[in-house]
Amino acid sequence: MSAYWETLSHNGVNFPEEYVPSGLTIKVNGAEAQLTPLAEEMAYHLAKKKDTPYIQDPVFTSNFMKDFSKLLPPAYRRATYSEVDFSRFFNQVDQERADKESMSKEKKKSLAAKRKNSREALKARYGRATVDGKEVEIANWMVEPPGLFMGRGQHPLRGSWKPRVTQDDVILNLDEKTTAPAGKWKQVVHDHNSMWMAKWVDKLTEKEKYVWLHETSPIQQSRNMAKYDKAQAVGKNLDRIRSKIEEGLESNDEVAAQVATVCYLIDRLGMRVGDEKDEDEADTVGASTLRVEHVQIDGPTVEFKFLGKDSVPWLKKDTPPPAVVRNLKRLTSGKSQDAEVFHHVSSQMVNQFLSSIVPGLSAKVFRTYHATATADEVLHSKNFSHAEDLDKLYHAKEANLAAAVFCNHQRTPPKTWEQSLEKKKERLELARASGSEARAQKLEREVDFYVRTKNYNLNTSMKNYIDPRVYKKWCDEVGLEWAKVYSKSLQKKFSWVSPEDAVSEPGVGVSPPASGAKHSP
DNA sequence: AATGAGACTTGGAAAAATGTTT
DNA sequence: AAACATTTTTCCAAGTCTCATT
Repeated sequence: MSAYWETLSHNGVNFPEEYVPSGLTIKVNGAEAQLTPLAEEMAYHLAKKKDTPYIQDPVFTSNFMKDFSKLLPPAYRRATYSEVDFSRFFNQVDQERADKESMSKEKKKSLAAKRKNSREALKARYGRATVDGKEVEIANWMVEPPGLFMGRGQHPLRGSWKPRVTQDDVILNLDEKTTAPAGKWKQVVHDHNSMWMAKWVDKLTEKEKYVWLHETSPIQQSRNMAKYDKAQAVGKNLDRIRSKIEEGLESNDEVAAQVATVCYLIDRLGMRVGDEKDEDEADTVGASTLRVEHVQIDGPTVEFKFLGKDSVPWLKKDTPPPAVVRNLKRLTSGKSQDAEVFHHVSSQMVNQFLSSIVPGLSAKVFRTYHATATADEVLHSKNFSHAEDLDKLYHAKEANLAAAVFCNHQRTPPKTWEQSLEKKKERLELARASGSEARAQKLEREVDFYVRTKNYNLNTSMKNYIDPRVYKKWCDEVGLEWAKVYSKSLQKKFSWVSPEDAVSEPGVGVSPPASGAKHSP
């Protein structure tokens, strides 16, 4: 492994402010109980969730109580959630909301400005690093504050207290010549082979948390470009890759056959590979970790139904080649519902197989390649030489939607979705009634798109999957500013594509990346 | 060679910012 | 200019994948 940087200096990380106790108390079975500052902080965080579904979730509240009750006077340490009266905290939160609500416009504005100012001041100190003599932004320079763990889906730890990170939890990464900022750090390292600025271990989940450079930094820029180059290599080699997979499907070697079947699902259905997960995480799966209960074979068609990353429902029907159906039948019959279909396969084996075909190829590259190819295909499915910008823009969104659907980037629609649709329909009817044909057509398309994107999240595909060069090329072809397609932050993220089009911000983020991804030592 | 810790990328929800309608 | 709707950004959880270690 070679170095990412020669010199690296920064001012460490910014820690969130201490909680200021207000002396609020609770009642346990009707009796007053005093709280330690930490217990009060926890109760306050719980109260902040008072009007959300989380607080209705018994696992959430019982996990909360597990951590909270430890801090109560001995007599109350066995208290359950329903025995505790948090109403003073709930009232406090309601009061704060009401105060905020009734604030004058001016007051709100001045408070917002003040927040922004102090944030800017902190950012000036902690938000940038000097890498190889060049100043670059740091992405997440604020340390995560303590709070209730908000795991997705049925995460076993949801509602648990995520403790505060202190300076002596944090390891800094700096060059040898830089003096570490004052105070006692857990450790200061000079790891040129790592991109992180700082890290610590989350005390609740025991997972490593990292502080990274901003996407505009040369290191991230060149890695981002390399990612899409790798995806292009899939396209160039797709026939060869697929014939290797087909060959594997027929193999008498059980391991090879299973690996190949997993690769079919990754390539053709866009599944993630699915690493093994711990007991104390949400139960989600990917291709290699599918269980019998997730696969339904009906003649030549197979239905896959499971919870994927972030507990997002994943549902696809497919009519695979006979070899795949045969393998799936063999691997699901005679097993219990909760048995793994591909009991011989690990994600490492899948990646080892893939990289034996194309060096550096791994499972996730298929999603990048196919999302990009899908968007590209939709973009070029129609001629836009004489269209309006708005038409072009919608077409760009269509391409994005197709990629998001392929990747199964689903969202929970906003609470106001239905009523918003009604309003749109009303406006459409109004336009029709008044005979304004052009406006009616516009609104019709708006309604149609609104309905089709109801359950889809269009940000992730734009940010992580579609090669920005595809949009850049298409925009140039049809004469559309690419700034209309990408938000400011995405323009900056993708400034490696065309520095001249990027939003300019003095000093930071607009220069092209260094030619090599890493320095040679 | 297999395993798991560590490093890096991807992800939806919620907050904040911006745009539109009343 | 308030109220509401939509878009963008932030947050940090949750994946993937490599490499050091045994």
